[in-house]
Amino acid sequence: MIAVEDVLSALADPTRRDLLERLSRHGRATATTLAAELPISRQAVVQHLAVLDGVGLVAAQREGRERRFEVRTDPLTETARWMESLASEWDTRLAAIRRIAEATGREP
Amino acid sequence: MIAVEDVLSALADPTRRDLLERLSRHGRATATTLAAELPISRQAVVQHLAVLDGVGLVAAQREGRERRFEVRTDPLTETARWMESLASEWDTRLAAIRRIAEATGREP
DNA sequence: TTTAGATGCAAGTGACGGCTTGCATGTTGC
DNA sequence: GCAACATGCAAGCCGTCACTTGCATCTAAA
Repeated sequence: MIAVEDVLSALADPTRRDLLERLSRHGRATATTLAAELPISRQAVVQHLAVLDGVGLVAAQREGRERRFEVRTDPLTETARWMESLASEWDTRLAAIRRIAEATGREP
Repeated sequence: MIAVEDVLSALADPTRRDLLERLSRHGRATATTLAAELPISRQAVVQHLAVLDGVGLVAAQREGRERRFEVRTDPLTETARWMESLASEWDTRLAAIRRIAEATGREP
């Protein structure tokens, strides 16, 4: 199961979104390769990838002496669904409250 | 227009999600009221509400000496759609890359 | 007008997050 | 084995963020 809350904070960082975007283009890439096309150090990229891996947004696989990452979209769609259900839930709640307010008379 | 990126960081904070949840139940509430049922100060709540207001997740209206907030779901659904389109975009990209890889021969 | 309740404004503290640097460890190919 | 390249590990710097506290301001109602 994916922790939707953690996906949100993982996506909140612009550099991590950039990394995901680049990964989606490359298909698969190493931290070193990604760092080469960014203004930050390799270690910074490694740490970001660790966060993304932690929430399942990327997956790594060893290939000889290198470690390749690729994007996983499942957490994205799952989080999107979570947000939609939240929105509809709140909408129905608000509708109910407004209905009661009109029946009772305006709020003080 | 809503800045989807900012909605993400606004939602990344647990306390802000809690506030939204409570607001969706109350319908409308003041910062003081919300602070009363939370373990943090009123000012902390005010600052969180300011962030949420900044991204359109809540809206405020004056009523005499108090200021009532209510939830707005538009940024939520919009962000959800954004995430879904991202996911499908990445999926098609990855599919294309895999197709090419199989046609060309496995990657080195 | 007076006073209590609800906000608004500001400066300050503490912790966490993003980045860096330096060095150790593996792995490939000559 | 050895040199070169890709990682892994760890400590430290620094800014931002969540939260607090103290005080000024404003509004409602007696």
